[in-house]
Amino acid sequence: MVTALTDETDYRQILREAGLRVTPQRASIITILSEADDHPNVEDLYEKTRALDDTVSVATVYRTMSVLENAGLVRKLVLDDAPARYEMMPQTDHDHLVDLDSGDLVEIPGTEIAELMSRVASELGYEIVSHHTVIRARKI
Amino acid sequence: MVTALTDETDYRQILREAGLRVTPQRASIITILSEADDHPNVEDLYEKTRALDDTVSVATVYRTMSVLENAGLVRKLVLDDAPARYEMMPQTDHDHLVDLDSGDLVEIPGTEIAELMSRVASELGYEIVSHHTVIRARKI
DNA sequence: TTGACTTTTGCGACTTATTCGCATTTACAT
DNA sequence: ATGTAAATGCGAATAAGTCGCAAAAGTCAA
Repeated sequence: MVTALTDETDYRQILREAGLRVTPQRASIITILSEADDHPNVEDLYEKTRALDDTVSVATVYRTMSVLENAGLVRKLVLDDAPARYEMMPQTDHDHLVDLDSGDLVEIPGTEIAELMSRVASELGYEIVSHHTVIRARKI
Repeated sequence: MVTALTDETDYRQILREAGLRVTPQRASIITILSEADDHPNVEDLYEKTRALDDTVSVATVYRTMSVLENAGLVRKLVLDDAPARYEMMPQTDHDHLVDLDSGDLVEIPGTEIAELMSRVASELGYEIVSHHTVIRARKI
């Protein structure tokens, strides 16, 4: 992974700038989440991280997700009927679609949705903090 | 409420057509939800319905919401950090914005969002079952 | 380097929204 | 009227996520 070093430096700096500490647990969890190509939930993260670093506890995974979300490093996906799932904050913005038959979470590329949200919110006099879109759909 | 009778007939018919029974509990809960101008959660619904009909239990409110959601009569709004809230399926489609300062749930009028969702989903070969958009925002 | 200070951690207990099992009741088709 | 499957109330159970606390460990200044 060529970008690993850069990413790593990034998150370390971002944490420090936010007055947060860079702990081995946070490092391990971020490594695992960065390498994940699905959208793991806390249980997934906990198990995978454990294999790499058996000092992490579930509570820390929860706390870390919350910390990283506030720091803007991680995005939380709140589903209807399943535990929350997470992804590293994407460079290329996208939204999500749940395939109801397979349960897969499919990424919707493009910024159109986000742009529309911003426009619509500003028409109401609001400034978006985050927007959360989940489409539940079936293959045609 | 002039439309009450019509609405009432509607939901009775819809329930029956779906092979579901019209029970007094369901009737009471639907009445309360129809009259609500906010987006009540189960606890709200339970308390208000109780005042009208003390035979309903919390479990029934939960079950009724689920039944009505499946029947397409009710929409469930899944928030991040609070119990789910409900509204009668709106004629005029809209989405929702959470005012982070007041906690209010603001309706976003218009069908633009829904239309974009449909388009985007069909570009990926999907047909939307439901879409769920929540914008978290602050007043400018 | 060493402390001092404060954050973070693991652990297990706790909370809270929601679901479930079961015995009883009830809507509705016949 | 009656049979039958669906719905109900109740309380117990589940599951995701949070919290309190004492111990451990980053960070910063000297």
